[in-house]
Amino acid sequence: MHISNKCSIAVHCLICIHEFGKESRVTSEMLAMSSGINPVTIRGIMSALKKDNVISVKSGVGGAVLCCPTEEITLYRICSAVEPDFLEKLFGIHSSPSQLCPVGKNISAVLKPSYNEVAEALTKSLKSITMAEIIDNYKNISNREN
Amino acid sequence: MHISNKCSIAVHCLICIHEFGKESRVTSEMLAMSSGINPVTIRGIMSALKKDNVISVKSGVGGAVLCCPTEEITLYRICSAVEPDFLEKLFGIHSSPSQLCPVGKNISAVLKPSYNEVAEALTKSLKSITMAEIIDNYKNISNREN
DNA sequence: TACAGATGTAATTTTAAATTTTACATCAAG
DNA sequence: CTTGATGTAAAATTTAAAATTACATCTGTA
Repeated sequence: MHISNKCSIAVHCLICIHEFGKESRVTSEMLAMSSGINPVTIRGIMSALKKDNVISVKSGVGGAVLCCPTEEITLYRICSAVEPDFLEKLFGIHSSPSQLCPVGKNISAVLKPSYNEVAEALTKSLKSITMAEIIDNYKNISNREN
Repeated sequence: MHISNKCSIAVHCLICIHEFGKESRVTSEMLAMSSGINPVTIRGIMSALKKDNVISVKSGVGGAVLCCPTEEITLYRICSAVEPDFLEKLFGIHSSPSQLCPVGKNISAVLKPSYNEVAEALTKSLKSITMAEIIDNYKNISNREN
């Protein structure tokens, strides 16, 4: 089980936008440099965050800014935006069990309620962590270097 | 993010072993038929469960039996057995951020504490679900058909 | 108004990870 | 000592994620 890089990349972008967005225009090209991810993937992620009203991007001239308070941007919101079905994909289920075996026939139905319980716990935890905390964390860590 | 099929396959095998293990010898060949997964993968999973003392397998003649109470077999234990580093892999982090950018340089350290919090919540939830419940669930669902 | 630098997105190619397949050594009951 | 099983390594295949390529569109400015 693993959540794709997209969530981490999105957080990376949001920190950059928060930290550098006031002085300079934060473009997908710049975010690509900073993250080591190609600009098209960055734009896909930005596009998803835009649809969820987390950021807004000036079309034409470019540059992204946050459009809601960092306290309201949870990890859950970010994951949902960039990978809408991440909870369904959390646990893989083998796709072709034997329909002749009573276990094979029912395995998916048997697993789902338990997996849903876990998904709910995960959701709750992801909702409890906000960009406000993460940015605080970033500031502490990066200040320590000076 | 997603947990690989292995956990689901392991649960499938454990249900079969619990339900059919007393009357017949549950072999990897039979589990492969029931799950639709090839016998080598099954044997790999069985091997992992054996190392964790969840099951024991008669070598030579074959056949697996549970060797601990179903209440003590949690989803956490199963996941850890079949995929020891599943918690570290839960969230992917992009691997080559720019070391020249203050965000890039620190992103991994910034993300880790938050991701660990989530991993702990997940762990707790996975520990709360046991094979005893899942087998109950299986019995309810499969009886409904008759 | 045309250009320059940017976003938005589709389609294809590449890469990386997970599974399957193949192969073979080993074990134990009959 | 043969048969049916496990245990495991190595190679091949499949699948999913990311990168690349390509191009339409937008907007401030020369």
